[in-house]
Amino acid sequence: MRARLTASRERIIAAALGIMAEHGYAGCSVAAVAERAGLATGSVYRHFPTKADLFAEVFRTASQREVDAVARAAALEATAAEQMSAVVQTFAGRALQSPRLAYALLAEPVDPAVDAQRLVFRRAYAELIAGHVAAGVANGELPPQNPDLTATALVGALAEAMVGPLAAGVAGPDTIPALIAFIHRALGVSP
Amino acid sequence: MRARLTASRERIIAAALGIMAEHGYAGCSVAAVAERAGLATGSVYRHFPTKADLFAEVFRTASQREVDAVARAAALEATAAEQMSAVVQTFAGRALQSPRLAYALLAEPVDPAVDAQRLVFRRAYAELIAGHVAAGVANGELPPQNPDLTATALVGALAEAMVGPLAAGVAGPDTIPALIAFIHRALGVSP
DNA sequence: CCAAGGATTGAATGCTGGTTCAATCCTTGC
DNA sequence: GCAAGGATTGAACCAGCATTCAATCCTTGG
Repeated sequence: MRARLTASRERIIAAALGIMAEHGYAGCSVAAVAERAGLATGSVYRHFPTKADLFAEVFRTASQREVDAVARAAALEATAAEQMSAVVQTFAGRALQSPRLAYALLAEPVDPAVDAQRLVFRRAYAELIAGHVAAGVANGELPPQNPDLTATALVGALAEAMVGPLAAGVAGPDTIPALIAFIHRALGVSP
Repeated sequence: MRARLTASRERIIAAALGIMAEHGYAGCSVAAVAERAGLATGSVYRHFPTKADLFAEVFRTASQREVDAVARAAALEATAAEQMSAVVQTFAGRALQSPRLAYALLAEPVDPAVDAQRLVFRRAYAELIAGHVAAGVANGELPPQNPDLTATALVGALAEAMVGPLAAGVAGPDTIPALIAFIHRALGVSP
């Protein structure tokens, strides 16, 4: 029974994620999520007090997965320059793999309560990047700078640069290398 | 009569802008806009077919004003580095002057049809910046790069870096200089 | 096998806020 | 001064969708 409960909860989240990946947040009525999860509309409310709470958790889960993937990729590299290359490759590569989902997570209009979750998500990226930048500055690989501001600006640059390609569904083959070059310059990586 | 008509239209737009500057897009019900403009709710629909159309125009007007101000400031400068300093100073300065409005124009959740207008707005900034970057590359001040990608990424960086300060209502005194330094590095301005 | 307590159902409810429209009021050209 | 045509009004309407809840169905401990 306990197991069935948790399973339902998982199924709801998975269903919501699936619909987001196919039709965006716009397609995520509570009824649609319930149907895909295989239960009645009202049952969703046994697991989540409101729709916003449900999607806050959906965003949290999906975002954490992304941040983790990026963090893991960056951790394999030694220099700040390589770490940031890995961040861009992973972030952009995964986004282009599931463009609809990436758009929903990054930029699609959503309930303000869910939007707040998005700030947390971006903040997590910024902190991850800030850590690598701070280390690079500390060991002299990068010039002195405010790691937090640099990281915040880079997150914005990354997100903005992806919105066009995500809307179009594909990126030109040189988008990612060009973005890496931009970011290396912005960090002050010596050429 | 014709004059009265145009005047009403202007008053509606001004009222919408005023409410946005005070309470954000969230506070902009059609009824509230009509009341502040001094006419009945229904009369708004003599001037705009839908609320989304009204706000698309409001966004267009306000955004154009911002882009023009930035363009004017940049045009006074000679080098790409100085032009970009002027862009940041003007953009950030104006945003911090009317933080609520800036937040609404940049980031607040809005109707998708209005959101589309936002893309146009960001595109306008990107094109403005891309022009200066391309000129800088052409005359050797800046290293070779894709001016459009650089410009898009810079717009994202600028916007993201402003969201925190806008939410807080103020920016630390070194935010703008630090942002200028970041952007100079990103462009490859030689130190 | 049975009753109690909780889970599930899905149609009905309710709210919010954009949109409409019949009645009324002005303006204008004659 | 007056009729016609358009502007204005604002209360009523409506759609969409989150949320609720009384009825029903399972699970489970005895």
